[in-house]
Amino acid sequence: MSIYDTLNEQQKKGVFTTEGPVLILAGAGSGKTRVLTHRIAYLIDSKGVNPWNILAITFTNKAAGEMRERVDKLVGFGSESVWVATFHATCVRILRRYIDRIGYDNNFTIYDTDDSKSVMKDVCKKLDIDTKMLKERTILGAISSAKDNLISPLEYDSSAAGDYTKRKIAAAYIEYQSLLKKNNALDFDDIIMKTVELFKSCPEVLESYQNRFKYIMVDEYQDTNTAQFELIRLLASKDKNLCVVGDDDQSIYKFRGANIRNILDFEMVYPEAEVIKLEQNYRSTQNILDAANAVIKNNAGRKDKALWTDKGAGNRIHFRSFDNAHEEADYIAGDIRKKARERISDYRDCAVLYRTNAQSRLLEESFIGLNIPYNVVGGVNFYARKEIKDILAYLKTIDNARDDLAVRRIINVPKRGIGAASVNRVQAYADAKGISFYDALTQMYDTPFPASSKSEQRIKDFITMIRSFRTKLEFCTLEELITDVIETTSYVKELEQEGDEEAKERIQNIDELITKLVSFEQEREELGEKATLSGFLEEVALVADIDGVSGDDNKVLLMTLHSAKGLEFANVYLSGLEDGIFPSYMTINSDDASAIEEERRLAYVGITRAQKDLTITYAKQRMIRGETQYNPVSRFVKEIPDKLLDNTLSANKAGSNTYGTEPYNKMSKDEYSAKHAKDLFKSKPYGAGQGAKGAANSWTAAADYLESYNRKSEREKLSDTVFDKPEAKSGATIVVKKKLVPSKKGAGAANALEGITKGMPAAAAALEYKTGDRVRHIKFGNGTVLNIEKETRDYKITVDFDEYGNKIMYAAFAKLKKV
DNA sequence: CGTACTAGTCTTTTT
DNA sequence: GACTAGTACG
Repeated sequence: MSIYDTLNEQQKKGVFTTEGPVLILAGAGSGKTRVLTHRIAYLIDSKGVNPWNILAITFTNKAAGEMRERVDKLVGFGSESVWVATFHATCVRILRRYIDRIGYDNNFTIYDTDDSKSVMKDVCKKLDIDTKMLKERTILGAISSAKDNLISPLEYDSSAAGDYTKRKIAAAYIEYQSLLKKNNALDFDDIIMKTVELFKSCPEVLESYQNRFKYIMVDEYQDTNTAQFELIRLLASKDKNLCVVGDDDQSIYKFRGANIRNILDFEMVYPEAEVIKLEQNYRSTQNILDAANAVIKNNAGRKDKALWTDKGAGNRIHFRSFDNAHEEADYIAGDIRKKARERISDYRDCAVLYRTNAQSRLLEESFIGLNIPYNVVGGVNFYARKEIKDILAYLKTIDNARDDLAVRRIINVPKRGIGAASVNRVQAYADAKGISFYDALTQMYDTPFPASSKSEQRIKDFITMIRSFRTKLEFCTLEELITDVIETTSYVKELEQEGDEEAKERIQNIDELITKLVSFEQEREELGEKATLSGFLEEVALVADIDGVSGDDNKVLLMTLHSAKGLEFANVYLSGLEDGIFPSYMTINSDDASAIEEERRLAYVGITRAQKDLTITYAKQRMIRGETQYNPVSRFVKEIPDKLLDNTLSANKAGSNTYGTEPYNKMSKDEYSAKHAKDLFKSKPYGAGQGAKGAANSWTAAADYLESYNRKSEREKLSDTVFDKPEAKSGATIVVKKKLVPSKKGAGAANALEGITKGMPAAAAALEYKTGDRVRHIKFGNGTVLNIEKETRDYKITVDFDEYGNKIMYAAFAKLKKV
């Protein structure tokens, strides 16, 4: 009995085909990680390959960690020498050793998206680029995709001739890159691109890695971009023992530069490649797979394959539709609680997936309401929080004096009276002399002479402080250093004085950062290495949201469909399946027909996350960015045959023609939404529970629609009716007025109006609670209403919260719920 | 120099 | 609705 006996024939082929290029097309849930880990074991145990000669590359730290763990179990001795890491971590390791050969310092810092944006701001200012016409994001996006495609600033510039915008971007790219270099910093894309550059300009470095990595494996190959492809191609070009694993149907990162051709054309690049298909799925029931297959088959130009399972048909897919997103969220939370109470599933076996991060909020409210433990993956990255970035900027300043961005970030944080004027003076000096900000600071102020002014003294103090931290770095542990930084700067002390909930949260985050630093230090010590500050900063720069997710806690997971790739759950809820949300407006209206195919692959990924039960939900009405939208059922739901659903479209109210089940094409968001708003108002007045602003926005949408179709008289009627109503002093009307008057939008949809005017006074007049009632707030929990005060725009509510004490808040924003 | 308020933007997805 | 950058004012 060997460890390979449990593999199926195709999987065995993948494991035993060790020489030459191999393409493993692995459908969802077909055991690709098993194949990769067993392959590594086989190379070491049976082929006598030195673990040192094996490289396995993944996209996320989480995937790398899991692979490492499984390899350790299978291999035993020597497995720690196998190089298992993400693309970015691999490249950073190489660059730390050799980047000085292409003109950077080996202790370079890594800039995150925020950092890149501040640099770009400086660039735009310097080059006089009007950021109203050409946004920083747009420029950064263009630069990022240039780097993904290995296009240098100069190459970009020479291809830009004649195109005004492109030339501006080219100039920005050149300046941006030279600023990064001056700061001794790399952005995310540079990490890959500079490694390729290094390999191309230093053949001896490339050769040393080619000799080391005799066997290379790449996971999630469908997500590689051109730069990553080139990196792998270079590394593998000597022995060509390259095994790539992927699924073209799960390619969902085009926006990040992933090139699906890398996997589709693998056999053209490597004609001798062995192609192995894994089509048996070990994860899901046949009904779920049939649904997934039915959806994905609508895509053209994919590698032909079909998933199958020897599991039974299983339950049909649950399809539910709701009047609004609140009801949708309540249903999902309720259903999960039911499963947990009846001991059908633990919380940890449930995941709710959605298209955009913003959709998590309503779900969270419902989960809090029912006391269900949950975790949201993603959203605001821990390391992107202000307080964390501040502390890290101190550490970066101590570690790498050339990082201007970090120094400028903290020179006056916490406030120490060094203002914009001083900063600008120093920056001007630095620019004139072509030196770093910190060097300018020391040259100007680090003199033996006593300070001639208060502000000068403050700067002198700052320099002394940084210098003492640097000394400390040499003698103390990292833990002592970070505690010293926090103490000396009084960072936490200031937060304590603020004392509010937000400040408490920030302090907790800082504590968590210290914990992370301490455990980093311990880990390194256990490995017998010295924990360096640069090492910590580097690890921190390369973490992804999904990395911190573990199945240890018994909690429901909420995340985007993108984050869910690679995971599986007994119960999966796909929420917000509406044309306009998923697929998104952007892709529906895109000129590029392949955009919708990428969304469909995302749907395929979502469906195939489910092992046992898949629930798909749809809400007729949903608030997006403070704007109410009405969308039809997602076209992807319609691609699933009725017989696989427990609640078919035609039998479902949501699917009836009243709300327009036809997917729409090339229609503006407002136009579309207004059309459906009208339908909805016709059948049902605007609900009293809806916020005033929601009503107003729906009205605006309806009005916009009518305006665009020149239905002037209807619009005027709408407007007149609103202001004729004596009770129209409600918050809603005020909001409508505000929107209406400046934009001179006159009149509108009679149908829509009827519903709105009925609903609006109700919305503002009828608070569902009164003084003395118990209410619940999403953040502060339960409390008692002490006082309600009517103001012109809204109600001012005083609540005594059980845990947080007295708070005064406005009804429209607090969204208190009676309990 | 620091603060408080306002206007504008955002969101499709992220290593 | 949330956040941020920019501005006017003390």
